[in-house]
Amino acid sequence: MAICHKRHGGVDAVSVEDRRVKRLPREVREKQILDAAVRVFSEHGYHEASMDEVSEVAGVSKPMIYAYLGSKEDLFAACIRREAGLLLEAIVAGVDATVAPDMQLWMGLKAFFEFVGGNKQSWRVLHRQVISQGGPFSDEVLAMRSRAITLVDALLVGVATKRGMDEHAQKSTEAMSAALVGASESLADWWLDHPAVPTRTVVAWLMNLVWMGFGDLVEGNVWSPAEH
Amino acid sequence: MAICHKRHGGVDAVSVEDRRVKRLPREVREKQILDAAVRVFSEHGYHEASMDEVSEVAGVSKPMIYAYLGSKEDLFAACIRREAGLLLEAIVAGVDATVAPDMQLWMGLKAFFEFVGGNKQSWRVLHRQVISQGGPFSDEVLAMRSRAITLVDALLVGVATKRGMDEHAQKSTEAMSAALVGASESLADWWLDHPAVPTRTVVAWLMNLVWMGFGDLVEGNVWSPAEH
Amino acid sequence: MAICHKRHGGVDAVSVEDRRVKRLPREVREKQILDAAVRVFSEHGYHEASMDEVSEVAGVSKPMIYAYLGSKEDLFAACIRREAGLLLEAIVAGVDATVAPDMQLWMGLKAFFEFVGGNKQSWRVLHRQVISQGGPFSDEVLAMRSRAITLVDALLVGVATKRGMDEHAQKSTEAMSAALVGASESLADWWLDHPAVPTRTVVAWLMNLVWMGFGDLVEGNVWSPAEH
Amino acid sequence: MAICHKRHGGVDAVSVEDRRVKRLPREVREKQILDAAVRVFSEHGYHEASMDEVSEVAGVSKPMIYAYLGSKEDLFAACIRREAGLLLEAIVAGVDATVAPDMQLWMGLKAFFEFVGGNKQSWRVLHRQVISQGGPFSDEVLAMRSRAITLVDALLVGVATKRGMDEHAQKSTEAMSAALVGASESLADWWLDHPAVPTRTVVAWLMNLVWMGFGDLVEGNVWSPAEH
DNA sequence: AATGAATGAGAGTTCATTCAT
DNA sequence: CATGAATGAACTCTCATTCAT
Repeated sequence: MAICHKRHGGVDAVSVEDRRVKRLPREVREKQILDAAVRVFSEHGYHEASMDEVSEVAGVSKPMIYAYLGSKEDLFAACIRREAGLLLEAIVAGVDATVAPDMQLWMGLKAFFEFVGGNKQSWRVLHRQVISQGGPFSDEVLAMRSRAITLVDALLVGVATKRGMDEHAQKSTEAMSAALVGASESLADWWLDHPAVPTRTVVAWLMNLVWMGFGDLVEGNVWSPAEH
Repeated sequence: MAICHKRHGGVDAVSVEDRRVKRLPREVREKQILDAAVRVFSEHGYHEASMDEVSEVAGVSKPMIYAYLGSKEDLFAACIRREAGLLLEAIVAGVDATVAPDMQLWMGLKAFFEFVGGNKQSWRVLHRQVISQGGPFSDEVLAMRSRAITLVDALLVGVATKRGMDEHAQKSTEAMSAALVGASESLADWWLDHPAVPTRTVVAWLMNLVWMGFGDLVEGNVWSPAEH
Repeated sequence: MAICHKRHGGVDAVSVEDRRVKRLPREVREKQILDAAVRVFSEHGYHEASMDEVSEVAGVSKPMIYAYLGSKEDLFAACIRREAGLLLEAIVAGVDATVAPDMQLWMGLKAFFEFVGGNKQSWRVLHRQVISQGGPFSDEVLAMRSRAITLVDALLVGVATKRGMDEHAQKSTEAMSAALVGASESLADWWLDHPAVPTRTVVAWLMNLVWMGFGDLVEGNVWSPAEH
Repeated sequence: MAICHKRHGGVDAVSVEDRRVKRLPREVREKQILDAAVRVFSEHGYHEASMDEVSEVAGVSKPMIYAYLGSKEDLFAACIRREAGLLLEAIVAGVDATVAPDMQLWMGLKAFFEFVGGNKQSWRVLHRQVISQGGPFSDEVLAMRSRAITLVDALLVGVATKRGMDEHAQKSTEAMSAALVGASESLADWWLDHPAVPTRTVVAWLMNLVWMGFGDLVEGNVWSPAEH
C-alpha cells in the first residue's frame, strides 16, 4: 500500500487518497485549513459560512481547526491577515521606489490589479466580506486599508511637497487617498465582471482619471463651482 | 425578545402610549417596521440583527412583521429599496439637468454627500451592509449602484461626445463611472469619520480629483507609462 | 447529523394529552420546567444533566427553557433558589419561637428531616449537587447553608448567654453550628438509606447527640484529653 | 493542550529538565500522573478538569495517562483510592488501640484534622468533589466513608456494650456515627476557612459536642420532647 | 517508552419562523 | 388586527479518547 505524499497545495480540498494521508505536520494542516477557509469565506461570506463546511473542504475534522487556528473569528482573522499580507507584499514588490511618483503609482496599481486578477478568492475575502462587518475583523482589514491609504498618501504628499502644494490641498491628501483606494476597489470589482479588459488598460484608465486630476490640482489648476 | 427572561434594557422606539394605539392602518405599521429595521440593520448589520430586536424597536410583534414585510430577507430588501430610492431621488432632485455637465456632476455629488451626512443610518444600511453580502440583496443594491453608475456614465458620455472623445476612451466611461462611484463611497465613509470637514469642501476635493482628470482625458492629455 | 429525529422515549413527565395542551401561560410552563429540572439535576447532577433531557422531561422545547429560565447555570440556580426557599420556609414554619431553645432546635430539626423525607429530590439537588461544585451555584447554596448555620448559631448563643457561657466556649458556637449542620446533613443522607426509621426517632438521636453535649459544655462539664 | 493555539500560560509541575528525563520507570510516571491529577481535580472538580490539563501538569502525554491509569473515571478513582488510603492510614496510625475509647476518638479526630490541615488538596478531592457526584466514584468514596463510620461505630458500640447500653440506643450507634462523620467533615470545611484556630481547639470542640452527648446518652440521661 | 496528530460525539445556545388565540 | 407561545434546525465549540509513528 504505497501512500503517495503528493501535492499538498491547491485549494481543491484534498483528494480521496490524500485524505488517507494522516499525521501530517502541523504546518501543512494549517495551510490546508487556511486555504479551505479562504475559499469558503469568499464564497459564502463570514456569517453564512459554517465551520462544518470549512472542515469538509479542508478534509480535516473540526477539532483540528479549533486546535490550530482557534475560533471562527480567529480563523477569519487569520485568513484576512494572510491574504492582506500577500496583497501588500505583491504591491510593495511591484513598486520600484527609485522611480518617479507617477510611475510608482502606476506600478502599485498594476500590481494591485494583477493580484486581484490572479487571486479572485483572496480579493473577495478581503473586500466583499470585510468592509461591511462591524465585527472584530474590521481591525484586521481596516488596518490593511489604512496601510494602503497611507502608502498612497505618502506618494501624494511627496509629490505635493515637491511641487509646493498649498496647505489646504495638503490636508486633503488623506481624503484623496481614501477616494483613490475606493476607486481602485470599485474598479477592481467592475473588472471582475469584465475580464476581457487587459490589466494594463484598466490601470491606465484609473491612472488617467486620478493622476491627471491630481496633477492639475497640484498645479493650482482647480475646478470650482463658483466659476460656473 | 418579548419573552426573553433578561431585562429588555434596549432601545424602544415607541412610547407606551403609542403601543396602546392598536389597529393602526397598514401603511403606518409598515413605516414603523421599516424605520425600525433600517435602524437595527444599520447598527448591527444584516446577520447580527435579529427579528426580535426589530420587533422590539418597532413596537410591533413579530408575526406582524412577517405578515406585512415577509421574511428577514424580504424585510432587508425593502429597507434597501426604500433607502436607495430616497438617495437616488435626492440626487436627481439636486441636479439641474439644464446646466453644464460639470455643474451637474457637482450638484449630484453635493446632493449625494448631503444625503449621506443627513441620513447616516440609511447610508450605512446601503453601503456597509450590502456591498459585501453575496446574498440576494446584491440584486437590490447592485441595481441601485448600476443606476448611479449609469447616471454618471450618461454624463460623461455626453461630455465626451460633445467634446469628441475618441472611441477607446468612450469605452472606458463605464469603468470610470464605477471608479467614480467607488471613490465617492469611500470618500463618504472617510467623511463620516471626519465630520468637521464641510460638505462643500469634500465635494470640491472629489470634483477636482476626478473632473480635472476626466477633462484632461477628454482633451487627449493622457498619462502613459510609456513616456516615463 | 445533528438533527434530532429521536423519539421522545424515556421519561415522560407529561401525558400525551397534556402535550397537546399548547399555549400554556408562562407561569405554568416555568413551573413545568423547574420541576423537570429539579428532577433531572437530582438524578444526574449538574454536569451530567443535559438540557435536552430537561426539555424532554418537561415536555417543552429547549428554546422555551432558554427564553424563560436562561442558561443552564441560570436554570440550576433557579432550582436551588426555589428548593432552598422551600426548605427554609418549612423549617421556619415548623419552629415556634416562643418556646424554649431546646424545643426550638427539636422543632427545627424535625421540620428539616420531614422536608427531606418528603422531598427527596429537592434534598438531593440541594445537598449532593451543590456542596462540591466550585462554580457559581455555591453562592446560592452556601447562602442557604449560611442562613441555616446562623439560625442554629443564634439559638446556641441565646442558650449560652442565658446560662452564662464562658467566652472561649462562646467563640466556638459558630464552629458548633457548622458541625451540627453537617451532622444533620449526613444523618439525613444516612436516613435516606434507612427509611424504616421514623422521623421522630432519628431527630431524637441527633438531639441527644448534640444537645446533651452542648448542655454539658455550657455547664462547664467539659471533656479534655489532659485528664485522661 | 499540547496542540492548543492559545498560550499555555498554565501551571507546570515539572521543570524542563524533568521533561527531558524520558524512559522513567512505570512507578515514577504513575506517581507523577496521580500527583498532577489530585492537584487538577482538587482545583477544578471532576467534571471541569480536563485530561489535557492533567497531562500538562504532569508533564506526561495523554496516551501515557491512558496507558497507565486508564480512563478519566479510572484516574479519578485511583486518586480517591490513594488519598483515602492515606487518610485512613493516618487516622489508624494516630490511634492507640490500647487506651480508653474516648482517648481513641480524640486521637482519631486529631489525626483526621491534622491530615486535612496538612493535605488540603487531598481533602478537597475526597470531600468536595465526591460527595455530590452521583457517578461511579461514589463507590470509592462511599467505601471510605463506610470504613470511617464503621470505625467510629465500633468505638461507640464498644463503649455502649461496656457500659450496658440499652437496645434502642444501640441501634442508633450507626446513625450516630454517620452524624459524627458528617459533623467532622463539615467542621473540617469550616476550619479550612478559619485556619487561625489550632487543631487541638477545633478537635476539642467537636469532642465536647459529641462525646459528652454520647456519654449522657449511654448513661440514660436522655433528652426528650415529651418532657418539655 | 512515548507522543503529536486526529476525531466522533455531543454539549449549550440562538434564531427565523409559525401556530393558536 | 394583533400577539404570546412555541419550536425545528443549525451553529460554534469542547472533550475524552485513540491511532500512527
